[in-house]
Amino acid sequence: MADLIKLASAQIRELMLDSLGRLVASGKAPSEPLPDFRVEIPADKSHGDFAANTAMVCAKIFKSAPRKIAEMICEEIVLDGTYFDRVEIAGPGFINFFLGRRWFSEVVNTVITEKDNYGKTETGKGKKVLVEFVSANPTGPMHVGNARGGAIGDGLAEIMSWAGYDVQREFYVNDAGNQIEKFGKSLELRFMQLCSSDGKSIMDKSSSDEDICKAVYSDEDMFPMPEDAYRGVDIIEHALNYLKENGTEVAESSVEDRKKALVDYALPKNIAGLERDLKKYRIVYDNWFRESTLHSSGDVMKIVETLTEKGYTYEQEGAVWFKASQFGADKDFVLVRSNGIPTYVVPDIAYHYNKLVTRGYDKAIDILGADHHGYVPRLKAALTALGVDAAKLDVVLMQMVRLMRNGEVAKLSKRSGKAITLVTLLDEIPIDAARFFFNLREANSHFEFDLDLAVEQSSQNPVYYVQYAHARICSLISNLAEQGFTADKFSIEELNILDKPQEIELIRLLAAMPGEIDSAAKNYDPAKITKYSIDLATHFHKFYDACSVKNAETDELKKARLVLCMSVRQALKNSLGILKINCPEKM
RNA sequence: GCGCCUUUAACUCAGCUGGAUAGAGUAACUGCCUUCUAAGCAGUAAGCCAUUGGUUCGAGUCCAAUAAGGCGCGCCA
Repeated sequence: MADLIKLASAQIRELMLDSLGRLVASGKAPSEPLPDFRVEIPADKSHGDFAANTAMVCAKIFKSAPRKIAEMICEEIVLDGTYFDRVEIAGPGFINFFLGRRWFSEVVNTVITEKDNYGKTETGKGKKVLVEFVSANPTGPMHVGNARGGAIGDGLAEIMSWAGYDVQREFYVNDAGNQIEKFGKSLELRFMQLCSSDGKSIMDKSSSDEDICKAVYSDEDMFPMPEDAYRGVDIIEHALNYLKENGTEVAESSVEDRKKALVDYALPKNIAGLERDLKKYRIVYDNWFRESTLHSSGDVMKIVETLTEKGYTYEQEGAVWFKASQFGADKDFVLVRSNGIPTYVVPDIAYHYNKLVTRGYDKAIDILGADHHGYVPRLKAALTALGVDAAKLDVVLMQMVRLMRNGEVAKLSKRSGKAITLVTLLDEIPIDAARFFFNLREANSHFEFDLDLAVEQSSQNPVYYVQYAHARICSLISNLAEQGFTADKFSIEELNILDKPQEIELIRLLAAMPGEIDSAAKNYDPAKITKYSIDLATHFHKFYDACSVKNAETDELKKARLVLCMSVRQALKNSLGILKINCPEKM
């Protein structure tokens, strides 16, 4: 798990502290506590591989010009035994360091030896993280927002795992509460519609189930549905299937019994459907956590009781309110309605309490749509009131996905039944493209999804660009192998021959992978990895064009370049693997 | 009215905790296949980083105000 960039910059830090120490000891520098300086990678390569701003931040204390301080420091620097072979003072007083050849060879060697583990770090070692994402209502199909959440959540979970965290993926199943009530009501209505004389005549006339559903769905006058009902075709399908399997017997029972029978029939099917569809999207959860378990265990009501015991609730107009404004939220909110039924927030509080306290996760990460942002401070306020460190809950807010068709906005409408679902989306565009595309931008940016472009499998889609780089390397390696040329064994010294700018840049980028993983994990931003893979592909293509492997001037160079190609293939495979995107060997 | 997010090239977006001359991809234009995959590469052109103040050695980056757009603010979830 070596991070050569980290190692090199740690060396610089040490060199700086040593030099400053000697300056202080010899009385050339004041013995005051030194300000913190930074070692960074300059954008312009002529400024060296690393730069330290030590001299600049010391200007005040030294009461001297940064460049003068830099000269004093540089006189004390001893580079022997480090990765560097040159130091330079430049600009306003930067101290620039230039890497020696050995570092580059070690990078390539590290990628090869660490193989499928190259890029992993130990940043999160010993920390348990729970990533909850999608958590779509089991009352209907998943929409495009869920598709984005799925790609981001799954990518993030994988990244956290690569950064050394102990990660679990979880889907919170809302199998209780008001939306299930509405689900039952809608199913019941559709069922009774089918049992009515109009429904029966449609069933007699129609040849297929699809026709029946369409006819019932489109006949708004004959089968009016209340405003708040779920109006998707899938509801009719469930009712129809129930009817076919169980007959009309339940029509004679009470409305409540009918609702229960239909929910018990349809809900497991829906949940299984979610699992199946997400699996197709290459998402497999460690745990499907059911909201209903929080109700049956009494955890939900215990939240209200505990908050009340602590004196954080009050009654108003028959409802129980939580004094959220005392804990940083914008306003108080209702926990228990005047009808005695808790609002949706209470099970959510219980759920997060369960994550952080009962199950003891160090971090709970939720991927939520940005329309939930107002709810986050409330949830955190409740956790704080319960004595839980609310900072352990991090929420990644996703801005809305805007679907574009023919240059116009195609509005999402879950209830109209006309929404583009996750499933239909994946029928239209390759899964590789979807997963890559949804991770192209950070979660917090408004996302414009051009359906026409995504549907058309054109080379404009950057995922092809990256996959193409991988396929090119594979074909190159196998071509050479056919000629009996391989590089299964090599020494680090043999790689020192790589010194073309394109080779150097490529290696620099290989070295950056562990840092990219850490950065993506820290910022909860999987888009950094897609960008990294594009960057890697770009630099490989440049190298490919400028440096022939097959026709290298010498066999030594040919071998070194082949090793470089092998390491790039590995890094590409690892970064696309994090996003669960395939690496074709031929295209 | 209050709160959150966004505003960088014609379009879609990067720019990590402030650092040296602002970066990609599309689209436009010009070149490069008798040589490892041209789904590629090289080059040209394109920007008052929304506006105005402030903080400091130094601001696209931090702070304040303004403008435009998106989203929230329910005894819905």
